[in-house]
Amino acid sequence: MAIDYSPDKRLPVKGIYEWILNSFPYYRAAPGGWRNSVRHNLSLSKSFRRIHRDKNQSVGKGSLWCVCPEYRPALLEVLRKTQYYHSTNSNLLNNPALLEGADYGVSMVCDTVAISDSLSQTLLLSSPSPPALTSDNPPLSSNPPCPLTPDHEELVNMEAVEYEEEVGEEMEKDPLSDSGYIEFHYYQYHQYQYLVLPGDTELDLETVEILQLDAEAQEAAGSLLDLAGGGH
DNA sequence: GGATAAGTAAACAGTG
DNA sequence: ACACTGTTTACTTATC
Repeated sequence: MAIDYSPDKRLPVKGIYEWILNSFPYYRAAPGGWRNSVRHNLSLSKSFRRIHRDKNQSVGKGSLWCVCPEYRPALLEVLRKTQYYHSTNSNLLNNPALLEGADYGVSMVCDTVAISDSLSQTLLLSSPSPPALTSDNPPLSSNPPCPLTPDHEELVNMEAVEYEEEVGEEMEKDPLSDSGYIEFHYYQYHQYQYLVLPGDTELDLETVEILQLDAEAQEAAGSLLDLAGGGH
């Protein structure tokens, strides 16, 4: 994923480390063994190919790594099986709607779930109660938020937020967009948790439950980090 | 229960 | 000398 998201479709090991650290906050506090695992997998897996750097390049050491085109479908299949696929901060930052949210003080959780493929819209996923809408707390939508609860009827009635065209354009740039996957972006806005997903996505109850569990897992993970005394 | 894949730890050599 | 990179082996764990 790190390599695929890079502009040149190739990254040094250090670049892969940085992408992981930016995309998966867990690893910021994790022991360093995962770096060894990254290098181990790059060397061992036939899916990755080492590109020797030009001798004229004096910046950094080591080689660049790319994904072998012939193994790319297999890698995407792995993602498909896992049902989970986390995206980069840059992807979120490139999202105009999320940038708009950032202007309102949105703090992004930066987690995504891939399920299907299509255009995008924004849905409200989790809210203990509707936010107070003030001049410095503008609504992202005139539609009332839909709480993420075990009550499936409420979830089926989730309303779309105006969001479609800009995000659809971004999705075409997604290097994994041809994989049959799209990204679900979570981000935090006050006490709400928002979700960006394809416009014509139909969420079945099983998917909704998975998303709810994912949201709860994030909250639980955050609580554990708080207990451990670390910020997240 | 066995085969396989994935994850992790460790050692070691090469390089900047 | 040191840190980083890349390779390899061994072991554990998870999945099929």
